[in-house]
Amino acid sequence: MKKVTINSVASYAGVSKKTVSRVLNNEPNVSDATREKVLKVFKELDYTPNPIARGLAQNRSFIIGCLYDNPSKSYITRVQTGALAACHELNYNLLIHPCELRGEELISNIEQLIQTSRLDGIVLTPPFSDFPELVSFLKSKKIPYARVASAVLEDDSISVRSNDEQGAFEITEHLIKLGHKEIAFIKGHPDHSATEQRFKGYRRALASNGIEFDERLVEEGNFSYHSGVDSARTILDLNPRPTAVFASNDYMAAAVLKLATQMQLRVPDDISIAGFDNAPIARHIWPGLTTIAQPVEEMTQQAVKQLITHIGDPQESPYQVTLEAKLITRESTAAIK
Amino acid sequence: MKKVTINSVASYAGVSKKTVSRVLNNEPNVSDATREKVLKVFKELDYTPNPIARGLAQNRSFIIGCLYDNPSKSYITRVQTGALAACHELNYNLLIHPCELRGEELISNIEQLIQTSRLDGIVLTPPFSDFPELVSFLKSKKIPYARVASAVLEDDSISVRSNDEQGAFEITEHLIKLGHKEIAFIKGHPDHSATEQRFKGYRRALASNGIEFDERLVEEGNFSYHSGVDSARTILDLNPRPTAVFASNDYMAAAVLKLATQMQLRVPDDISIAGFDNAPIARHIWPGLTTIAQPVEEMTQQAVKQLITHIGDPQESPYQVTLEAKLITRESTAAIK
DNA sequence: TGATATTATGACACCGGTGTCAGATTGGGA
DNA sequence: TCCCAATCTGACACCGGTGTCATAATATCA
Repeated sequence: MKKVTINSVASYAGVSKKTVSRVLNNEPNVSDATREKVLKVFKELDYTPNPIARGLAQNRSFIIGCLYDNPSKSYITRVQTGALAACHELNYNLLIHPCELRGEELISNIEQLIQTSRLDGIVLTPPFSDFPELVSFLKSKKIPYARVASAVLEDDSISVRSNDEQGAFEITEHLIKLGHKEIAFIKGHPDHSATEQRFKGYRRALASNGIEFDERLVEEGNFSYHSGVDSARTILDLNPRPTAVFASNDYMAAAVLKLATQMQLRVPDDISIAGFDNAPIARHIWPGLTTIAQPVEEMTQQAVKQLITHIGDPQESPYQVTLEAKLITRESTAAIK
Repeated sequence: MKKVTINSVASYAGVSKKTVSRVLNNEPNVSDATREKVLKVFKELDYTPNPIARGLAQNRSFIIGCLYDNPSKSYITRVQTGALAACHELNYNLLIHPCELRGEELISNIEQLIQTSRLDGIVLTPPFSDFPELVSFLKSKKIPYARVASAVLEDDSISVRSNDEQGAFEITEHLIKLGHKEIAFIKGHPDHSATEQRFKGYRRALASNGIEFDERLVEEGNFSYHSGVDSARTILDLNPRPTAVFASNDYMAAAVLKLATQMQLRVPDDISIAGFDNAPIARHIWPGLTTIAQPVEEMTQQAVKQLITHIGDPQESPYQVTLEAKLITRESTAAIK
């Protein structure tokens, strides 16, 4: 199996390699006859251009970096799926880079990543999407970036999100419509902007239904299953016990469910439980969790597509979209008895 | 911020770029004085060699591809974690490539991946690790590869595994020691070699404890939660009902637990349940699942390290390791009453 | 038909490294 | 002190593409 390079194609087709390059890149100023001749040789020789050589010549790597620091494996894989779909479509590669938001030297870690791997752009997923130090660092270094699920929509950056506040509003209202008035809330990790958004939605639903907000019903979690257990312990020991619990994600909701079950409480008869994210666990436990589904793959795919487009054509103005989140009702919530 | 290339370093240090290259690659035949002088300039100019240029010159990409087709997100992220650790250490990049084993044109899909991304090597994770068509294709194309968690140890390939058969043996014996004699078994996906291994371990434990194997207690699953539900339905309806169920992975075990709970069975009082893999769900449900923990990150890391070493020095003989799996007992199994 | 505008094509340098090989320098032994 | 081997070093081509620019071919118009 001999190597097929642009030179072999050129000599085989009887044209210069520059012309071959033109055909490769769909450049104008190639006659139809020549173009077809070259395309035929591509097929005959089964030619695939070498992205490394191309990268060297154009000073690009065709690699997008994807940053995440997220306890949810399913969220991560969904992000990856969306990012890969976009990369695949546009002939880019994806470099995944898990790292810690609060780890030491985050910025220099990222800087080194960019230096050594020569990334063409970066996708920021929560909690990085709204981390000001990182965003302004990328901006100052003029590294193209896109933000997934960020709360703040800046004017000048690519950002694709779904409406966390609205989702939280809807699920809270769902509980209220079922007759619940004492609805406990477990917050997420303070570094994630979604935490604040979901809390806002919860409060707005209470307010718009004339239910007074009760601070004692709010617990601080951090999105981890473990933090859910701690919060659940406090909430379930309250007297009177709330009739419903809305946890900011499904892992914490699963923890509430576990503890409730251990305490011989029947869900949803004795207490309703709602989560957020529609993680696999939401349907792997019994009863299944009522939750909010976000289009994570779709968000990431759009963000990466925009990012790559922007890299290829920087004056293209960045765009910002908000996608819909959707209420999914399962067995863990029911009308109050 | 000006670009720092090997040329800038060379002229700044007053040597030829070839000498700089020698220092970069730790080649011999550079005097200590020269070497230090160049190293100092590296620091001063904050020079990072361009992997793309290096790749072009050496006809390498410094990219390892990681193939997977696995329903378990946690398994995937663990694989990625291990692979990334190895890549990071050896200055390689990781290209993740989810794809379907039984998808159409798998081979040509992989071939295209290798062609277009110029992978230097491939890590195969289950179920690819033991997929003969793919392995022999890679061998014929002389693409270096390493296999993670494969059942078959060929002589001439890198392979790191853990002992599935032994793990299944131990967990079955654990149930037997608790007094169980009717132990149902749910098989995994037939494409995964682990499926056969775990079944073997189950049967060996029965045999070595003088318990007759009963075919009616065996159900065909496919590692998915959903298949677990189906298998559980059949098993739990058996009369007499088995006193324990050993599912080939934790998702299926969780499904058994869910159905048992729905049927008002108490776990472990009425029935014991065991899983395999120690997936997060094993401790996210109540009662927590007794299961087998495998060193997935460690396996993958070792495999990738070996692979990269082999790429750099092909006559280095490939090595094969089997790591230990470990029994983890939680609340889902108990002595028979 | 000739002059000019437009399109098509190729020669050549270049991207930032590495491989080859020749020549310069150093060191050790006679 | 001289010679030869061992050690250093650099010139130059090359990896496989792309950018620039000059020139060749063709089209347009008067």
